[in-house]
Amino acid sequence: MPVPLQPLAAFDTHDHAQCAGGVMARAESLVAERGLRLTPVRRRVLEILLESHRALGAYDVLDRLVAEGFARQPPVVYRALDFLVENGLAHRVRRLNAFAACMHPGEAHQPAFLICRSCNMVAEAPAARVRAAFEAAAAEVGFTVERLSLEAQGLCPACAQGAA
Amino acid sequence: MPVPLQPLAAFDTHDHAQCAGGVMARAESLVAERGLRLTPVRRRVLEILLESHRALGAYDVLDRLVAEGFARQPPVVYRALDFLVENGLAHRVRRLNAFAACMHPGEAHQPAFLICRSCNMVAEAPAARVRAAFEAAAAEVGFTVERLSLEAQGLCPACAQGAA
DNA sequence: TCAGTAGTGATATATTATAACGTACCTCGT
DNA sequence: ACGAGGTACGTTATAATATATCACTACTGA
Repeated sequence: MPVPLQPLAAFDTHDHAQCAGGVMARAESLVAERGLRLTPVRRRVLEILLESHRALGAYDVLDRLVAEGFARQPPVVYRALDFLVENGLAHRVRRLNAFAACMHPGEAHQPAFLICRSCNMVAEAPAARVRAAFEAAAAEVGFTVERLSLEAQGLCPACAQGAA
Repeated sequence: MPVPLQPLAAFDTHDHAQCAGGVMARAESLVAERGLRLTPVRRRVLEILLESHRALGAYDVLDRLVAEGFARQPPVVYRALDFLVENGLAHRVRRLNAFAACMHPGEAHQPAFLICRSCNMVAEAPAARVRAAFEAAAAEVGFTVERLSLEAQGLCPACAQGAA
């Protein structure tokens, strides 16, 4: 029985080991279901991304891998990140040129991101209505939407509190 | 009397010289009003962006400048682009790591972009409702939105037609 | 006239991302 | 067992995007 998902756990204090562990477990079963291979590098990259609710640059991840004995080879980390993104286990945050673990893999979603400019936390917000509004706007001019990037930069509740 | 703005001129056939000229004229008066300086490099960069409804990489713009006798200095083009973006005369398209002229400078708007993956055209769609939906979603979790990136990749009407 | 500010010129370098090619290993059909 | 085809990885090199820094110029306003 999977741990129930807290929406927006990122911005709430929570048992992060349990949070990350739950996501990892779900990632494992997804990969198994689909006949994909969560190889050591891929698994390790996902674990690294899951350590915090922050987006990491590819080279930040690479540095971590190097510290663990892997060779410093950008293609290795980019391939792992591409795999994770393509299979919905991680997201690319374009505004930051960075990557974040997906906190609810398996649920179909191209989320909207909330990026705190103060603490750098990244949360996935439910984007169904934003998507719908965007697609309506696009449809009005005959544009067919295939992929969306929806990213907001601002202040998370805690940092807004602190700033005020 | 300014040329009336066609929403989404990008995807319609139109008199582009008039379209670009009108935007340029509006840019000029905006800059004058605000006491900013549209220096030669800045003006030229804006003109280059206005030549098509496509986003250009900083180095694409730089290549154009070099062809016209400027030295190949990335900072020059980035400074010009930063100026244009900060003052609402151009937009940064994060998905493409590229820049596009703003087609209605002066009107307060952080637009939503429609990027055709086939012909590479970029249009600015009215984003008021998308913004509102996004901000509502953010507000629900206490997040304060400061800046939004709203970008869709897909097919413009003409390319969708061709593909079908 | 002189200090302050904004802009540019120039060199160097940082950061992010991919091309290209070879090797290892798995797996499936025979 | 064996080889064909596929997937992933190892490795080198390089492409593409972006910024730091410092010197110099030109305008701006007291």
